[in-house]
Amino acid sequence: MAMMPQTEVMLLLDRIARLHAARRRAVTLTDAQCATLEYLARANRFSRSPSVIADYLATTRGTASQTLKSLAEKGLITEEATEGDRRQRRYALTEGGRTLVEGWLASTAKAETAEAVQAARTLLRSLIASAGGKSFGMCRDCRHHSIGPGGTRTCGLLQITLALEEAGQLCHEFAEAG
Amino acid sequence: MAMMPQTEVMLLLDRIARLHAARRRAVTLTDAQCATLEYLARANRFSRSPSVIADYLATTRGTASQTLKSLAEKGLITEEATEGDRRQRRYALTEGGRTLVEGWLASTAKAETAEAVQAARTLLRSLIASAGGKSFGMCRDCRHHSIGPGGTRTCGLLQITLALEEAGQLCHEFAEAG
DNA sequence: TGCAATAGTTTCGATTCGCTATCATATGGA
DNA sequence: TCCATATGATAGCGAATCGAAACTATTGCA
Repeated sequence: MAMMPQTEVMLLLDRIARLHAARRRAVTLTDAQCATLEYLARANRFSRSPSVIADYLATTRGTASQTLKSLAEKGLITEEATEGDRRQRRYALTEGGRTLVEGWLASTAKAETAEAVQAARTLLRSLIASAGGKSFGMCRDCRHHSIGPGGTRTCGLLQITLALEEAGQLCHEFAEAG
Repeated sequence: MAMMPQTEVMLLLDRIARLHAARRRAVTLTDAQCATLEYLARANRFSRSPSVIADYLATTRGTASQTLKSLAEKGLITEEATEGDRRQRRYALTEGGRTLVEGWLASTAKAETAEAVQAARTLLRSLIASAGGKSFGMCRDCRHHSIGPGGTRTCGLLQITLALEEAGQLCHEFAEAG
């Protein structure tokens, strides 16, 4: 009757997530809205569209669209101008939105250790592998990221030059480095 | 503009929780119902009442009550006979409920490492500390747990003898060992 | 005995959420 | 050019949740 050791982490994480959601509820925003804002604060310019957000949040495009709409009505995000594919829309935090997210994140858990980050990444990877999700890693850890002469960062997949700050942002196209 | 390192784990966990919830949604049960079943599978006999469950799930008694009601209607849990305080009600998994949970847990993440467990516990502890939740540790790790002559396990707080299997169950009264 | 406090349930209205389907627009290949 | 496909937006449905309140039963204290 002893608990199977394989289940411990998921049970702990479940509780963590619920406490986290309860904390968020104390703010004016819902859990999905908070998660969306936090994602937008970290994602690069190629990964801030409704479809990608839906992937990240493990929901549908319809729901993601609604969440974005509500955030836009609150003045926390805006639609950015985009080049290229004119079907796509890209959202970004407004000044107010960014201030809110930064303040919010600053007040969350402080128990950040290298081991904790590593453990969380490992878990996420295994869950993604069995659930078929996308990994959303950072450019600097991606297979397609390379640093040329003069320190120029480029994405080999999209064939573009990356700004320095973009190297630490999340990307929809992330691929594990070989 | 670089992300503050303190936030990495919470963001990872947020995504893990969402993927987890999406997986659960694929089953007939809701996220809250799954979490309740999993909790009941691990909690000791003093910790399976609506109020305690509400604490664990970071929700209200009303919602917990509804969740339990729906699970009972599905035949997955039943109300146990209790001694002592007659206001309290205690629930337990039925055979079908236990089978379901065991099967479910067996199919969840396998990436269970000692570091991951430790990291999750650390995180949970810090979140609880700042959110005012309860820790729900296992009897064997509790301040009130002691092993007497002959290997008899006792809870010093409730003044009772514990069955061997109870030492690994979650308790509402858990207190960090000094 | 009387009364405040607690455990649990139930109800209500409001909100959120997820899913599905439908529509408009835009893309890209045949 | 024609058509399948993809991105988004939107509406409708059902379910779940929350918060608050009202209510019952029980406990425990004065």
